[in-house]
Amino acid sequence: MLDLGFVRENIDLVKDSLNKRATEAPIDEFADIDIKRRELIQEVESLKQIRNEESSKIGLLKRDGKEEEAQKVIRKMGEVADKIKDLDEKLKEYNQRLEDIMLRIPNIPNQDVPVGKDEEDNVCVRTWGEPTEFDFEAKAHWDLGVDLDILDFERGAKVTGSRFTFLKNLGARLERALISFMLDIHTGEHGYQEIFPPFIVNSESMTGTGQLPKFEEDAFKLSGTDYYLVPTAEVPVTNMYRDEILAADDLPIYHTAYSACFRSEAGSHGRDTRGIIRQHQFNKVEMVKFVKPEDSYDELEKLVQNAETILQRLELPYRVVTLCTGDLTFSSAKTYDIEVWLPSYDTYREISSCSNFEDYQARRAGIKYRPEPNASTEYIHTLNGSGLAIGRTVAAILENYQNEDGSVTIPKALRGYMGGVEKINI
RNA sequence: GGAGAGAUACCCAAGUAGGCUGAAGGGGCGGGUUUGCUAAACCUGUAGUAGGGAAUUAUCUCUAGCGAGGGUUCGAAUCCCUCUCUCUCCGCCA
Repeated sequence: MLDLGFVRENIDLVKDSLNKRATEAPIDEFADIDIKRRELIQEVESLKQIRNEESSKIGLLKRDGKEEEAQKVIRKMGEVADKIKDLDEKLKEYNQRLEDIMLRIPNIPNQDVPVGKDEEDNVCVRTWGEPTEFDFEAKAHWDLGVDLDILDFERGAKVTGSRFTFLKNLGARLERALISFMLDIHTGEHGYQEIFPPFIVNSESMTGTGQLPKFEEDAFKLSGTDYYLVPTAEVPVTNMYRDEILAADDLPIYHTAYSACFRSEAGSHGRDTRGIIRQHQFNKVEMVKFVKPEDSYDELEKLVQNAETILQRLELPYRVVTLCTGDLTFSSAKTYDIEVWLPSYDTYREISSCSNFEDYQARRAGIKYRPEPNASTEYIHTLNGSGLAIGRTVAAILENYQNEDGSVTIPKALRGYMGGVEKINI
């Protein structure tokens, strides 16, 4: 959420940001609602001031035994009370409308985010490694997985539905190995504290990080409850500190968390229907940071490097791109995507997304810190990034490490986590 | 699921015959005095916040706020209702 006063004073800048993002928000209503709301506030608050003053007079009159005079004031105040009740109800409607508008305005992109329409306009920052080349006909991971008996799409579809898959044998083991591998590096080498979060959160948490109210259709809601399956560990982990004032000495806070992630994938019917690139349920190791505002852009660079480290250890070729304004997610001020080389797609595909939300999520979620003792509180900055999406990492390993005989070599860094297995054979 | 108890500021905690209590008292934290330093003692300041208004960058003022949301009332931390969470005991259970 943006600051109310900021939006009021910079309405053109906000509109410009919406244009650059190629998105919409009910911004035209803002000025009208904002003005009417403030008029109402003035009216009702001056009445409340009168009520407060007169009511304490009634108390004094009664204490002095001047019952008749007290009754006179009480009668008069009865009308005022009715009027207040009436205005308060109206004001409540305006407040809710204004809050809804505010919650639907996306973050302002940072100045150095390239302006662009869609992913075509993202800017490549660097590449690492070379796209893998084969001197035989390479298979896609969905064929490799079935042939190796480690992925079972048909039974996934039978037991649940499309975009659900069983992992079997060394495939299941590989999934588990990657989770441990990544968590160990982030905790052991990058200074993150490990968290195992709830996989179900309430609507307040979903609002805090920006999934609600605008993207309700992307989430799985538990029927008859206020609960949602987490679309990413970002939601529970960022909301851990919702409505809290953090000690300045405790910052920065780095958390890393494994979670399953659940996404309805509304609006992406027909995309990535084969394989495990786009599933309703997938695993992810996430990194979340809570930092002082002045440090957040340095922290973003470090965050990306932390994610890159994983790919480098796995020796998977990738590139880093800066998302342009049109491709930027709702809450983010700046995002780097890391894209891994996927031979079956003959291109790079997103495997990590690292974002600086500045104070946007912190304002929504009420996460503050006190810079100096007795100073007033300020919103902290939040960041998060995948480190990495496990399913896509499995796909990348299968495809990039495949051999001519249909076997898949296990990356060296992972063998200790695979019980020494060096190769998955048919 | 059953039976109790509770939720007050950064933390602990007092406060029910509703009325100058937005809240006693501690602790912590900030400032100060004493002191060669530390420790200690004493003095003192501590709703932070959100939203209005006036002024303007120094401030002043109002409204809200005692878990959340309703209700009663001229007036609610205090009375009534609903909900959430925490704790204790019982039952059940991975």
